[in-house]
Amino acid sequence: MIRVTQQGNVIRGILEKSGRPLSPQEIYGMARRKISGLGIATVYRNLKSLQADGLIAAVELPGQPPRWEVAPQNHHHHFLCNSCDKLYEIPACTEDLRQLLPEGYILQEHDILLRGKCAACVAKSNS
Amino acid sequence: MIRVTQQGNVIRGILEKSGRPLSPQEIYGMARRKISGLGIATVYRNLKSLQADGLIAAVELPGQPPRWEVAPQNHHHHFLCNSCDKLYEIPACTEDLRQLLPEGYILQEHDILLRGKCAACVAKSNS
DNA sequence: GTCGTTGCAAAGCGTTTGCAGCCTA
DNA sequence: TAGGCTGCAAACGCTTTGCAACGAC
Repeated sequence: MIRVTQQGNVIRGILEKSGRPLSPQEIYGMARRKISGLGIATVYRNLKSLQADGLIAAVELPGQPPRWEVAPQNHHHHFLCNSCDKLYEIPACTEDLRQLLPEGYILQEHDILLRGKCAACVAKSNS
Repeated sequence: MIRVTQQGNVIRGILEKSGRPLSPQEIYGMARRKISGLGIATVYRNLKSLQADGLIAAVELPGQPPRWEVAPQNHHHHFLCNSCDKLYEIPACTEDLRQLLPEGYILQEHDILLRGKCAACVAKSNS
């Protein structure tokens, strides 16, 4: 039987309120403000069990620890800002990936990560 | 001054002869057959210095340690086989990524990773 | 002989696990 | 009260670093 705990509620709440995927460290920092004695292991354990329940999903990034988002409704990709290192959701996808494949290969999934400067950082550097 | 060593030559040779990006462990295993006392730290150090010289490049994969390939001539992407876990080069790219961006965002780079079954594994499962 | 490179072992870093105590149901 | 959950500390896997010995020049 799964129990409702303060720690679990806070961690889930942080992910639901954040509009973008968060790293375990970001979540840990935010959750610590509400539960002072919180351990990092509890964050990881809660993330794993929320994932097992299908409530959240890991966003794996090349060369970085994964970030976590509430379970997505639609197929989408992500944009990583080179300036502020924040990750944003891109609710669109491109169609013509299958034509890139060599003969005989079967395409099952694909990851797309766009990188650049987010609107907030563009605005900052123009000011 | 950079010195020519047996270890460096073997590691570079392995990457040049392999037609696909290799993980440090794969490289270590192959190199150990030629230099029995080789240490894993030497593999990492050589990969880093070959990268600094621009001779090889790291291929960062989501949720996995990076693999290494000889420095690419052209922009390209990769295909990861879900069956044999080998990574292949895809010498093509799709054009219409910029249109996926929200307003105000600037696109600088992009990563695309295709996943599925490579031709060799498709052939194997049909036999 | 100099000093860049090596192998080993120890240290890092992010993540996971063992365990006794806590707290939800 | 039972047993899932927590915090702590130790363990983990991959990678990096310190250091004395080695070997290319």
